[in-house]
Amino acid sequence: MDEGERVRPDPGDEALPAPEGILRRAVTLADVAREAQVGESTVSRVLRSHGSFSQKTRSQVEAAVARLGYVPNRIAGTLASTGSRLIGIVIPSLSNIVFPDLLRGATGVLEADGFQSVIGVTDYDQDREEALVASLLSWRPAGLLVTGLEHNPGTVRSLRASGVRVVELLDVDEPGLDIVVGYSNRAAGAASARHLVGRGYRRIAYLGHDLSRDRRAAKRLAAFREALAEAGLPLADEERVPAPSSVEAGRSGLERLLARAPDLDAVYFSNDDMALGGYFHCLARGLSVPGQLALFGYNGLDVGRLMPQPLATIRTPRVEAGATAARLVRAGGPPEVVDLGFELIEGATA
Amino acid sequence: MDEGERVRPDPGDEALPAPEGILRRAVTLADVAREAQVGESTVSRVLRSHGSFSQKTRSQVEAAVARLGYVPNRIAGTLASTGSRLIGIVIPSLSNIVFPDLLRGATGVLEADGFQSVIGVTDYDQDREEALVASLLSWRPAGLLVTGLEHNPGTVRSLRASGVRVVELLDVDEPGLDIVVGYSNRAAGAASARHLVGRGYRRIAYLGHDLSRDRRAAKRLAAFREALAEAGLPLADEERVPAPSSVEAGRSGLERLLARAPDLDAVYFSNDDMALGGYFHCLARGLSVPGQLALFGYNGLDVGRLMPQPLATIRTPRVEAGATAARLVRAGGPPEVVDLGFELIEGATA
DNA sequence: ACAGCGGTTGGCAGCGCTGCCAATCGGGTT
DNA sequence: AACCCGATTGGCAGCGCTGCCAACCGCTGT
Repeated sequence: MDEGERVRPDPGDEALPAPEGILRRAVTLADVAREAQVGESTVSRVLRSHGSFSQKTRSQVEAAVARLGYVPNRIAGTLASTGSRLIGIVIPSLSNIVFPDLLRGATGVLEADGFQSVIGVTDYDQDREEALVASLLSWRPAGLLVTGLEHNPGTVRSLRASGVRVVELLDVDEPGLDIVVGYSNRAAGAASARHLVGRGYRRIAYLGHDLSRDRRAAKRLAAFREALAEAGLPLADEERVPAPSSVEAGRSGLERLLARAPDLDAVYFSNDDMALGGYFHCLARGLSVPGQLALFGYNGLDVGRLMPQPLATIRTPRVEAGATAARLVRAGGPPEVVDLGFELIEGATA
Repeated sequence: MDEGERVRPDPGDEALPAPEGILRRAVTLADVAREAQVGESTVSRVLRSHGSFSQKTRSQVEAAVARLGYVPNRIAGTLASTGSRLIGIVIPSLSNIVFPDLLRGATGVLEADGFQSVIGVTDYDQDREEALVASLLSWRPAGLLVTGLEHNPGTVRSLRASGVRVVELLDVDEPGLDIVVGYSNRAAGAASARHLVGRGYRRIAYLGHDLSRDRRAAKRLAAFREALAEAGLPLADEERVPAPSSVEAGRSGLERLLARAPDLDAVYFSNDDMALGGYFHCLARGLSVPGQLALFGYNGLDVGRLMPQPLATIRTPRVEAGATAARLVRAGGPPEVVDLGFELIEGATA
């Protein structure tokens, strides 16, 4: 299919659509009404397929629209009506594939329903989040998707005061403001610990990234530690790379961790990116996995499934969470918590 | 205080911050003006720090804003003024980290300047792109960032007619509509071929994804093939996975390719994800890299740099491209082409 | 005392579209 | 023939904010 034809170098511009003056007034609904010989409200009704009008009117209007190249102005439409067909989405980062996945799930549903997504990236900074939320609210969105359950008091205040529907994502371990869609990070951390313990590992360490900003990772670790304690085990060691999670941090972090504690038998990583880095370190050093060292991640990224030995991890339904949130944010129901659960993938690294 | 004010279905609750009723009328600029005992235009001026006003007025207004919890309505503001502080961004996918990287570069710059990004995902479908562009234009954005140089005639028409600034991204191999920011995919493909040839590889195959949709990957391959031809070499073999690029496709694709042509000495992948999958296949099969098989990718993802043997690839400045585009889309200059170039990373797999 | 001035301020007409309401149209009824 | 009813249609008042312009204020200079 080579439909992808190019229509570029177009020196001779179109005949009808007015001389290329950037100053020319944009075509408005009134222009279309005049051209189609009908009233403005009729044009509006036809374009939105709302209310009643004859088939004849419809064609007149459509012809006029095509002739003038009319593009509705949703800014004006939104101001005049109520709902805005805009959904604000606030995520902490775009570097970790988890959030693009979330976006993917959400935009898929939203675009299908004629909604547009306005995004904001907080960089895991709650003050930035507060500013972004305020900024997004000024567009009077039909709803807002935000990541996590922890927010500044100011953020909560604006969210509450705005009256817009809010969906908080990827965590269900605390009470939410309105709708909550995600899975339990605490349960995931605990399940990971029990799995490792069940497999017989005893000297288990943690390798994570900057948890002061990533509260969900912090919850996983807390629950992981508690579950180990229940099994009578301590967390053998702990290494935190003071940076966002990355393959790099996982690789260099594991090197440091092992230099300090060579007798570990398993490492729990803050997520799959980190774990992949750790796996690469093992490969590079010739450490057998899981014989000499077992690895356990979090998120269930595709890449983990395809490593020579599939990564032991927990698959989180991120895309589904985005899609579910997109669906619920426009629903009229009462506040609710949707726990999508997660799946422990045994893999071959632990 | 009923000085001939607006008549609205306001159930008589004029208490200050109003009881948490979702139905209560939103606070408007007029409310702030009344509260601050000044005119509406004065409030507007203060809030935008535009025009002149006394320090005393400023504090009165700020106090009123805080007291009422006023959130400006940018929909109304945009309609009344001209520019919209919204930038539309159209990308083909969110599954390939390349596009989140692009978004990251763009949103970083835009948010710092008080702009908001509205995104659309085409899923590599030019009809969807056309619909998205039309939809985004209806928000009267201050500018549009789109990926690639190939568009439907209809897309080009709306873009032209809209008069908004457009930046086309990630490719500079064809003429653009307005501003173009990216790098030459053709040059990258050719450089990759010359590198492999220079290293002495002779039986070089290609392993790619669905090129009918990804025109940039198709250009790289075309140039790669031409460069091989210049060196008097044919493309030894070619495998196309009829799906989007992924680690999975790279791994399974390489398996098929090698089953068919076991005597290859190098494989050029459509990108790093594919190459990583290929690398995993080699590891799993115990094939020595690059001894038995050399691998070459495209994009220069972090993960490639951290593999036990760094991946030979081409690093593309994606984040910079997004940032540059975000900067230029609001500039008033003439159309231009910004070629950010790329960097060949020798790595250790080829 | 009066015109002149820069700094402030308020009034108000839109921006382009939608929602409401009244007017009109075309038959079908009695 | 008078009347009724649902389907269509147009007019127009806003939606909340900005831009323009006239008005005002307190001083200066003459």
